[in-house]
Amino acid sequence: MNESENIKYTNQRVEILDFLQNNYTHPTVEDVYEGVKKKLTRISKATVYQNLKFLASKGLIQEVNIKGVSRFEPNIKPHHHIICKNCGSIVDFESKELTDFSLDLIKKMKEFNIESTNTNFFGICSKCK
Amino acid sequence: MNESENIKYTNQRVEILDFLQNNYTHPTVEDVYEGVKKKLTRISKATVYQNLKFLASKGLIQEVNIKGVSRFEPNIKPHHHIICKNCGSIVDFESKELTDFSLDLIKKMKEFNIESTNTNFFGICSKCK
DNA sequence: GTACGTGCAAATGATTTGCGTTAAG
DNA sequence: CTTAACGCAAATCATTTGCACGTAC
Repeated sequence: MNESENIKYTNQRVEILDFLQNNYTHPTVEDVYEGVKKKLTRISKATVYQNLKFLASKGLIQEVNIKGVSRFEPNIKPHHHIICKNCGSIVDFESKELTDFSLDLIKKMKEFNIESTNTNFFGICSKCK
Repeated sequence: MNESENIKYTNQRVEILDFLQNNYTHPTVEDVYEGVKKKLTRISKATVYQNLKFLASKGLIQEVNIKGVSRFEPNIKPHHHIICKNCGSIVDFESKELTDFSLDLIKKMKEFNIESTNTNFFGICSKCK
């Protein structure tokens, strides 16, 4: 039951995936568009939007929304984010320990069917301080 | 050193604060605008935007961004959110235990000066299931 | 060959800004 | 009084959509 079985791998999708898989800075749609345009000069921004959404829906990439702007990353494992309040940079923080602790805590809440959790840490990164 | 010492309490600000303090559903700017308009019929949406931002910057209310849209709440204590993936409703989840656990874990990350943390839980609420 | 994807331009929705007027302290 | 806040309309920014054309399978 592989969700990726029906994916049509167009040039645009391949390049978007390729760009993301070499980029762990959580780029915005605009960033991805600028990057992919170097190889596919005629690609439109709408295509980038559509495909980023599509690829995220297929679980090949992950979407994060930071302060109202969508960003994308190739890291599809459950993980957490450390976000610089000053420059907005994001660093992944993998901690199964934290994920498990959170999920255990929430089991008390019978009213919700919790499916996932993620923790955001806010602070100032080394560059900014 | 009270940050609220210089706040000019205009009618608009008083009504916005009053509306929020009686509303724990995490209303959007539009919601606040519609609510406050009942009392101050001539208030403009720009004023609501400006004041929600202003009040949040003064620490009197808190801003949460869910899927690209700003929402506001009177609960200014550190806390977590349970978010319904279906209808978007938000419920506060106060757990000093989780906050402390998260902050303890992150102390290893010397590169960042972490100031705060919050955890989002995603699932399906009782109404939606 | 056909359904799905693409590019372009126009539409939408959230938020911000410029500016002349108004009111809080 | 004086400065910050307001209301209004226009501007901006992120994102979505409609549609004619193109291409992966």
